[in-house]
Amino acid sequence: MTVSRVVNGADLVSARTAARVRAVIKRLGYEPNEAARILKGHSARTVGFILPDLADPFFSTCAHAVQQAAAKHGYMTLLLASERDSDREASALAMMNARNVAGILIVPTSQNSISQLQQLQARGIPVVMLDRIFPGMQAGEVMVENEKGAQMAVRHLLEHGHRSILCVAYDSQFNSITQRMSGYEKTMTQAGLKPEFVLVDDVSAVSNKVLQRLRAPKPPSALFTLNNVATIQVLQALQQERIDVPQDLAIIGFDDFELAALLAVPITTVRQPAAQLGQSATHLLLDWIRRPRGPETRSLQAQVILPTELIIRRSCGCQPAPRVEQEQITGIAARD
Amino acid sequence: MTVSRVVNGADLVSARTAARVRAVIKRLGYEPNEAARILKGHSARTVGFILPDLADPFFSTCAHAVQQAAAKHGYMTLLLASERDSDREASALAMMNARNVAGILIVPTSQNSISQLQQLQARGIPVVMLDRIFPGMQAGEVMVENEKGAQMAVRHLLEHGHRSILCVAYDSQFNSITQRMSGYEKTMTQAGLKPEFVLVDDVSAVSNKVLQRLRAPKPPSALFTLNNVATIQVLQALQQERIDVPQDLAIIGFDDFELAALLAVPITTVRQPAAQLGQSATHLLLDWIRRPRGPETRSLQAQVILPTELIIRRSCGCQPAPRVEQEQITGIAARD
DNA sequence: ACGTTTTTTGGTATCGTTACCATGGGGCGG
DNA sequence: CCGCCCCATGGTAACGATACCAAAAAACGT
Repeated sequence: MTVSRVVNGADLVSARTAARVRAVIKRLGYEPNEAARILKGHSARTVGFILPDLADPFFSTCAHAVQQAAAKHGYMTLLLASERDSDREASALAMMNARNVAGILIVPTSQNSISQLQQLQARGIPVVMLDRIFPGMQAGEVMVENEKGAQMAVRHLLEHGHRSILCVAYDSQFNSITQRMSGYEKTMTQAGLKPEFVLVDDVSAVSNKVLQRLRAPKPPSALFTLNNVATIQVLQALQQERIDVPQDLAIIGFDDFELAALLAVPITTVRQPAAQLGQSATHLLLDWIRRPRGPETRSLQAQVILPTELIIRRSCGCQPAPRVEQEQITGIAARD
Repeated sequence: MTVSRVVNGADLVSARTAARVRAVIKRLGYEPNEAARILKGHSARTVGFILPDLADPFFSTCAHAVQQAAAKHGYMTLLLASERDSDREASALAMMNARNVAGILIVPTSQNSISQLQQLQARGIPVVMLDRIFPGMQAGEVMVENEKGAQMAVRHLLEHGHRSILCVAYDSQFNSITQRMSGYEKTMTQAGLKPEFVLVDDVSAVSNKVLQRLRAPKPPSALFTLNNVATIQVLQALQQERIDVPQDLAIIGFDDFELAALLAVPITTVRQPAAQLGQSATHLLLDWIRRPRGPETRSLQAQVILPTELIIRRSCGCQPAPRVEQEQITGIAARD
């Protein structure tokens, strides 16, 4: 009992005893058993993070930020990838449930998870959704300014004189993507132009569909790709077809990626603050966890929207500004 | 008790009772409490994975593979980044210890962790080291053919007629790097040439040191960079200095990265099988976990060495072969 | 039908931590 | 110097799953 008191903030223990206990703890290398602690009714000092894909730099950057932010408050992160699969997402949630996580961060993949998430919420486990949200779920939300970002990109292309801009998306069922689509559509319509989409759900179809469209009559003079998967797919196809960027075809991509500046044609992109996204979401979640259960829970800040930024390089047709030329790339593994 | 039996394989339960129990389980949405299970003495069906950096594509690909392999056998993965920091690594190990993980996979960062790892091993928790190993630790090891990979790279440069090749490394304290260095050194010496190194421990110093050397008398005609951090740092510096690759300077990098083929100059690299590394390590660990404790544990396969591959693109001075030109890039997020 | 074996089922204690309560010792005022 | 109160400390029970054992039920042979 006394040991327990010492371990979790020695308030009612004499300084002498506390010191003695601490010495023994050190000598024996004692580490409190998390399982017993959880069993006793407390939730684990662990937050769960479910994301679609660990290999995607956008998500892995988020994960990185989540882990750092959580660690700073003494929490571990239980990281699970759903692999964009509904069943895997379900089992990830079940596992986190069984492990009594204190809260859940999720970049959702499937609508099917809503009921599971709501069950968890009902048991007092807070949920924060990142990057994408499911309408109808009462949960924390951290998003980026998708619509505004798309607007910036399209406006930039319009300023370059482009009149037919094709919009390309992979994974178009998510609201993050539909927001970007809407930003594109509105801006085009406002300019009196006709929006045109290429939407696919299978990665491998992106480049074929785009090339098909380019060979058809009245090909577009510019492309706006809505995520980096699409951007990279398209770039590769264009390189193979020896279509010159930006002379023959201008491109702006949504979601910046490291190395975008070092490519054969440095790519102009809408940058999303991935790290900040993870950080904000974690803080939101931890706030929620710490808050005592109560009806005033509603009053908590439940939605965060982060700004996007247009990073102008060359694929849009701009001449490189000196600033851009010297852009700092810190190296893939060198964020520390 | 009967419920417990039904949940973990109903062997001694009558079919009728088992069915009845299962029905109730389903109706109540019962999920066995992992904490209690662990507390009772069983280890969690969870493996820990400690890596230096989640944002590095090499490691995140490993993590991806580890998670998939572990999930296939019903294990969760507790992922923690040490951020190349000794203290963080120590606390990561402590946390995993407290959470009774069934086994630990680690890309070690600090020698200080040896004692902690040995404590865990003494308690019957198997440890597998990936990519780097600490000599003197009796643990599973999964490595790649660093020396042979370096040899291939250097030989290739020699075949192109290069006689002064500079070797550049970041993070040179690890045996994976020293093996590459040794492969470079041996091959150079065998060819009757003098090896020359630029070694730094701080990322930001890489490009400066290399540029310094290039401006000095008798500059090298080729670079061999020992990891992708170094490769990308150097490429950026060369671009700024308008040094032409491969005319003015040839480059081969160790550790391939997605987009290497799409860069201004497609980079020739030694590819490491990152996914296979994670997979092999996980299988090794799970084999060990499943094995009943006993003296014949020694007989287990304890070391795996995976082959590397030279991916020839253009930065070495080769003309692009047709095959290379059509190299498939499946997209950053499209590994599923 | 009865005793015996075999199968199925439930009771009890335990893991390590902590909430709650009880005890003991020390300090203080009367 | 005695009694009271308060603070420090330790005892006990409980969280939920399960190993072990006991009991009950079923199956079997004679």
